[in-house]
Amino acid sequence: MFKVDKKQMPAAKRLIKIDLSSTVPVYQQIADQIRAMLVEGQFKAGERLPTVRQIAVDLGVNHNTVAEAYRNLAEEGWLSLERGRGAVVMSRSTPAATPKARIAFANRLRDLVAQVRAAGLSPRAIRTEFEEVSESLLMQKKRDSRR
Amino acid sequence: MFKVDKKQMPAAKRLIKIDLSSTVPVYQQIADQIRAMLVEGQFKAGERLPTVRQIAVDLGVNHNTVAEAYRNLAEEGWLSLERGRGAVVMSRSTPAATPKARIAFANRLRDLVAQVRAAGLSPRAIRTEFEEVSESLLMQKKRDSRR
DNA sequence: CTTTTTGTCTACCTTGAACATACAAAAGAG
DNA sequence: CTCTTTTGTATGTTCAAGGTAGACAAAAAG
Repeated sequence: MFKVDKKQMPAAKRLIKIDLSSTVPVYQQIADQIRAMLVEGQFKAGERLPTVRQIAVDLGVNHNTVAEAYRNLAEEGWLSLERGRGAVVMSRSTPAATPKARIAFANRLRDLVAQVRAAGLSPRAIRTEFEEVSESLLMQKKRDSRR
Repeated sequence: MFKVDKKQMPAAKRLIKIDLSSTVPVYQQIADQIRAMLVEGQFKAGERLPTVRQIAVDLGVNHNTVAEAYRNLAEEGWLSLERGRGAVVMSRSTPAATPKARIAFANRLRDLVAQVRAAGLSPRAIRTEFEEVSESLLMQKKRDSRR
């Protein structure tokens, strides 16, 4: 996302990118990537996200598609939506993980690795990426506990 | 997969599991998981995979759905398909990775982590899983170089 | 009070996933 | 060699769901 709009977006964090040729629906791609930013703590509670129409124009999709992504995130408790006001980031406590969630994660991780291995990525490169993500996980932990 | 069929399947490796409620199409779920096994070297070149109809019955889907997965894997060079004969595993050299592939991997990895974080998985649990996958990557490397 | 902003709702269209069924080629039985 | 079985392929159909357009409603802005 997001055109840099002087008063609304202090620093354009990670850009949203969509792949129209993917089988993953666009609204879900959008939701996934915004969720990633939220989990990483790139937005403060109370902050306003860009409007559905702004993002829609940026990505070249219909505003309803973005609205669907927002609605999903709202259902998950990340956002508060009200017409006329926009999308506000909520403070959300993560629930306890179920054992199934962990197994599902393991499987999806293995599939992902298999796919990129098949695309030619070396084990070395994959491990490097793991380490970087692990790093950022540690950073988050620190920042969280400082609150 | 795969019912244990005495002469065809020496050891039923990893089972295929599909999630009908997922937005990811079933044929792709199947392809992803078989590809994972192929990348991990769980099948030897020349070995025959179960028939489309066997897997279809096991999973409770139409055989054409499995055939679509097989066709995808064949296009990627993993399998050789011929009617009457079945699906034979080919020896496939992985291509060189493009820079884009690595970036795409980084993004997808972050999305995945964000999703499971949101589902309550702790950073600790995530890192543990990373380490396990890293381990298995090392094992593969060893085995590959022994050839 | 009027206009603008912003999310929501309804209706529609299109795509493609999944399926049922018939077909064709290779292998196997005799 | 012929018939049957096995196995992937091709064709046509159905239906859910993603995406869109456009109207609507509530809050804010002026």
